[in-house]
Amino acid sequence: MAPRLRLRLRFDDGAYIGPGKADLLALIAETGSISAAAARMGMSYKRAWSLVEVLNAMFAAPLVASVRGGAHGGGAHLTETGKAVLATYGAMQANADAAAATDIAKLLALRALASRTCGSSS
Amino acid sequence: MAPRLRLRLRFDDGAYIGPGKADLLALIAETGSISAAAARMGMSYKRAWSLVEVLNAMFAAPLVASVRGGAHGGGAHLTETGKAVLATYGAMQANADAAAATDIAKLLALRALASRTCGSSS
DNA sequence: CCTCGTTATGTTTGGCGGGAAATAACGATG
DNA sequence: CATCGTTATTTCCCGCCAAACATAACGAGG
Repeated sequence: MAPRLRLRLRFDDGAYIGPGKADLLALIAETGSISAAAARMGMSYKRAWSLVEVLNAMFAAPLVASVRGGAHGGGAHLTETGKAVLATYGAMQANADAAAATDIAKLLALRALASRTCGSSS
Repeated sequence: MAPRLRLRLRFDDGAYIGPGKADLLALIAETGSISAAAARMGMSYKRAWSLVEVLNAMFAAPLVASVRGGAHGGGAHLTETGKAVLATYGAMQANADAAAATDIAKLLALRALASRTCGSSS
């Protein structure tokens, strides 16, 4: 099942990183291109680029390094910082999801009662 | 410091519960009124009410029971299901936050380097 | 030097979510 | 039966985000 717990980490200055930016980072790492990653996520290039701009500005060093022009027009790849952020975000998500599993199950149960509406009243 | 990790739990049908709805539930429980809770959160009554409507529809039973008219005009309170959802969400948040603490610290460190301009690479 | 694909950036437009305000329903209480 | 404060619901309007479109810069390589 798709990852159901979505995490957004908010920093004290209002900047935040969430699933959208994390997925974008992962796709940039995979495709080596901002435009290709944007296409994969079904978003416009401009939006993807603006997210990259924000990401690059909110950490100590840029997360994405891009090259303009050249053999195939250019490309983009993750810096060491970018890889570290992506990996850490993934780990955080996994850890949080595991820790919340029982509570998620409880909430799911509170919801599931609805589907049972057949015949048996409470 | 304010809780920095925000959780949004997405169900398979697209419905979700996040910090906003959870806070609203808590304030309704505390104030006994939708309008008072809305005022506390700095949102319009209409928005609060629509959130309550969504919350009531997305679980097996309504989370908020409201009374119209009467001595003081009416009011609202959490049902047993509502209390359970609120408590479980709070527990989930606490558990997830604890589990993610070390990763959060890592990300914070990746950000803080900006202030420290420290040269030592990994 | 021309092509090509990508990054980088500006401008415009449209949709839609939310806010504000107005209104109705409601029911204990005096 | 008038009052009162809250819930419930509609309508209108505006601001903002983002999509769409347009364009420039860039640089390896044929």
